[in-house]
Amino acid sequence: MSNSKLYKGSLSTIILKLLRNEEKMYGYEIVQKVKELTDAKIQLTEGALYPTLHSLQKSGELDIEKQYMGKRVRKYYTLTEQGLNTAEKKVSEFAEFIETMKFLLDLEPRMNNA
Amino acid sequence: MSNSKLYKGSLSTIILKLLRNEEKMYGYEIVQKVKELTDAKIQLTEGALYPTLHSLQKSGELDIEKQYMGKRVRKYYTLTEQGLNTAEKKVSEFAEFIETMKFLLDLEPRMNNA
DNA sequence: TTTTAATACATAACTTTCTTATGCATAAAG
DNA sequence: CTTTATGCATAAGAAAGTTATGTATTAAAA
Repeated sequence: MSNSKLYKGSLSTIILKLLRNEEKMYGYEIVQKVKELTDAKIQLTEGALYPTLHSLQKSGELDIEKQYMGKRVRKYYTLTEQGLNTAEKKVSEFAEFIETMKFLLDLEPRMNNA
Repeated sequence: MSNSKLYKGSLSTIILKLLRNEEKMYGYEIVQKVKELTDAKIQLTEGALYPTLHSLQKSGELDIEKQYMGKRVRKYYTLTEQGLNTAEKKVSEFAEFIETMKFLLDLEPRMNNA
């Protein structure tokens, strides 16, 4: 039933990029934001999102900070300095991949001659 | 040692697209062609390529035709009619994914308002 | 002419990275 | 009250790659 077609490998890039813009987000918010920004073309699944957030935190890309809204908890994530570097790197790697694929798939007239 | 960073899900799209251009290719040739076209930025692994070719053939996207060069065999693949449709579909899906991601990752100024 | 590199296929084991299916709990809305 | 939204989480499985091998033929190089 999922219509997302999220190419595998792009999720952590998306998360890191959003956190570079927003400074501080919690999981559920990320899902909503991506849905909103992409006109629901990309709908993150929580089953992928939460484990990815955990592993990004464990590997030092993200810091976590709990906030209690009454009894309900929100876990806000922020980029570490390492996470900021990784974000830049991943985004530019993805950009290069896109350019390569655009050429390979004839999606635009050739422009870039190395 | 692999520097490829092939986002998962894109391999079959690449194969089908190449076969839409070239009419007829064999596995090893596909690897070389992709390497050449992308300045070695994308290097397909045979461990992924051959099983994918087999599964595309089994699902009716590709026809196969053996050709013997002396004693060495080459397995030429061609698109079926179904494969041609799938190729178009996959390429345009990928194109849409690219546009969505470019916006999400701030890779270009916004232009498309739905 | 023997050794190495290139050509050409293949598969098994493993890893990464998602999806699907659940589950729990609180809060708001109907 | 019962449904919907918010907010987290994890387990099981599928998908799609990488890595590591393996075999065999042919061309090039030493």
